[in-house]
Amino acid sequence: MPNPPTSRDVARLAGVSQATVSYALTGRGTISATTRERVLQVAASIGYRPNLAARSMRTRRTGQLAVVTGTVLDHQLRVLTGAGEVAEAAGYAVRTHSIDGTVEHRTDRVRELAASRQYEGILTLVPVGADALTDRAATGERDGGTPVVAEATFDEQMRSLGDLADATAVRELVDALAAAGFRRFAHVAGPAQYASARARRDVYLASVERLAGAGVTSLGVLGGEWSAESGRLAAHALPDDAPPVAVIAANDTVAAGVLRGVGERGWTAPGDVAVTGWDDVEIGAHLTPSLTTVAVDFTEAGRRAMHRLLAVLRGEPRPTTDGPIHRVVWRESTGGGRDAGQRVRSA
Amino acid sequence: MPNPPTSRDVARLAGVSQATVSYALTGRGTISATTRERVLQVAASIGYRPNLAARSMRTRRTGQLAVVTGTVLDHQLRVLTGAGEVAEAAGYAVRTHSIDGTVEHRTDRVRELAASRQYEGILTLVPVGADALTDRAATGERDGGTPVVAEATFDEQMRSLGDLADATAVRELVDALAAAGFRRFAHVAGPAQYASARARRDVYLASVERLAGAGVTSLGVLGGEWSAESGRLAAHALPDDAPPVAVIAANDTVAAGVLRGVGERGWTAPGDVAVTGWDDVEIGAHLTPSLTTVAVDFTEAGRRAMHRLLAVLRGEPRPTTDGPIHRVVWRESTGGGRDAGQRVRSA
DNA sequence: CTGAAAGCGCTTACAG
DNA sequence: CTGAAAGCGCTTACAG
Repeated sequence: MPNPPTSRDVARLAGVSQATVSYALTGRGTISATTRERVLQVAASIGYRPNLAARSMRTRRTGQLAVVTGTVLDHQLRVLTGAGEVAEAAGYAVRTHSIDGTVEHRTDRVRELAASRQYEGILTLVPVGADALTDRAATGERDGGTPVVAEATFDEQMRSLGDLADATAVRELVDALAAAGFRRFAHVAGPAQYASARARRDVYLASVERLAGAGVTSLGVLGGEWSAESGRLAAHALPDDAPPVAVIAANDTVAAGVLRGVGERGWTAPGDVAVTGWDDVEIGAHLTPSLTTVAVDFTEAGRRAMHRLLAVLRGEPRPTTDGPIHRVVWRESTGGGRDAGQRVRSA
Repeated sequence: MPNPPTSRDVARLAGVSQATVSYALTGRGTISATTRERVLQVAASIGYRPNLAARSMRTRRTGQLAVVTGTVLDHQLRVLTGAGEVAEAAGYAVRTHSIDGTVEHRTDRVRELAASRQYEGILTLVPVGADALTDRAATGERDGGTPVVAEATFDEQMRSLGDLADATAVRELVDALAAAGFRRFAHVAGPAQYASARARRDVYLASVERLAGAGVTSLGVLGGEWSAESGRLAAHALPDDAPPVAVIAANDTVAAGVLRGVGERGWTAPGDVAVTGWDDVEIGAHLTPSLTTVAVDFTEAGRRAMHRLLAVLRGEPRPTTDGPIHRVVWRESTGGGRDAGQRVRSA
């Protein structure tokens, strides 16, 4: 098998210099349209593909970005897809690194990746220590190192940042259920190291607090894991006289556990306990009762997160956000439609 | 910021030539232990990292592998993790490409990736046309192109290949349910383009056929998608006099839909309809009834698939398989334990 | 056991 | 608008 064609081969065949070939391909330099046309045609005809390693060495750019995932949350595959799509469109190659373990371990590993000089930027979908991030300055300013941006995190004012940490839908859930007659609420939270989990808890607490005047109270924040078992145990931890109560679960898996626990206690859902989830996993729509949840456009979240990393790389300010990627989906576990609780309570 | 140190800097500081530095780092060449020690120490002290692009250009190897994923099956994130782990240990960098759409489109895209000369090998987790694969020769022989290996596929004798296409657990499900008294079975299949779906269907049909003498019959193969709705519709498509019937669903999501449909028809599970899933998604254990399923070690499947690709790259024969990565988990949807159906039928 | 030298395939000032 | 030439940072025969 002969060696793959090089730009030198293209140059020879097109009767031009290697520099001209480079100009034709990269769009840099000044070159006549006819010459470019000819070069491109010759390149295509012999199946020329630029050697990326050679280009990288010369330009002193790796053209590589890293995305850090874990194995805990399956939806990260879709976030990764969105991020990869945007990176590719911007001319970057994306490598994935799966990192699990403690926050400390993850933080160390991300630091190593940043120190490897192998990447021009790093996007992490798993929580790491804030000091490993370079995304904190909203201005997009950079020190010398490899920029590290987290999909979900908090800024200096402790406002949640990143679309997956947008928990405003929790307020919509609480408000609607309160309007439907619920006065007692509980929250089954996710792990506090996740910005998204903290944001949902914070918005839950704020929403309930805001309705205190209307007689709304919280039975507390339970759970602390992304697991169904955590939800089941939370249901068992509710006081006997809790019903009627509305339980806001951190995600669908937790909510499924709550539903199971509710059944085990001899309660009915949504009659005694209304339950909401988050993520809109497909099975949720086919549970009995079907699960009210918050649908999330994970792919779009990945796209936006990558746009934020690219903005840092270019020294541009953080892109303005494009509207919510969340949508509340009302189903049977809260009594059906948006006016759900109403029907439930009067039943 | 000064430029990152090069092997030339290391050489100068260690008082040796650049060649010696290279020998010390790569382990190639002949070099005294003391010299190697000194070079390594100097390299570490100044934080030297070899420029991978330069190395790649010189060795004419990209050191890159591609893994092709889709967005349809979330568990691919774990397969990807296992594959990446093994690739990294073998000194390769892994890039992920997410490809959805029709089989034809996916096949074309994989062909493009193979033609890009950017990768030394490609592992696809999504189904592509068999003619895009180079894995068909069990001998590991190669033509000149970039090897493309599929996680799940069929060999020349149409035997399923790849651990996720191992459907032998279906026979265990059918046998146990038959032993427990079930005589009527149905299968809700996944998309036929997936080797795993075809394998489960084939083993289902063979298992039922094998028990025909014992009066076991199949009410047919329904469905054809990895969706809960497909399962729900399949439940509705069963004849009114189907119960008692055991339904083998292609995966847990489909099974959840079957359970929902069974409820909608006024049947009970497992009393009227026993249901099994596949994948052991976390929610399954918390459904009511909790779902009997097949637990799959997806990360291990990824490791093994990557080992197969590496074997092709090295011209070695396909690695011998290391035992099953599947395990049947009996739960309430079949009546509980392995003797489940028995208790169900006598109830 | 070690060093001097060539060259992988690009891009980019620079000169014309 | 185009070409000749240098050089990015490695590895690898080859010579000693």
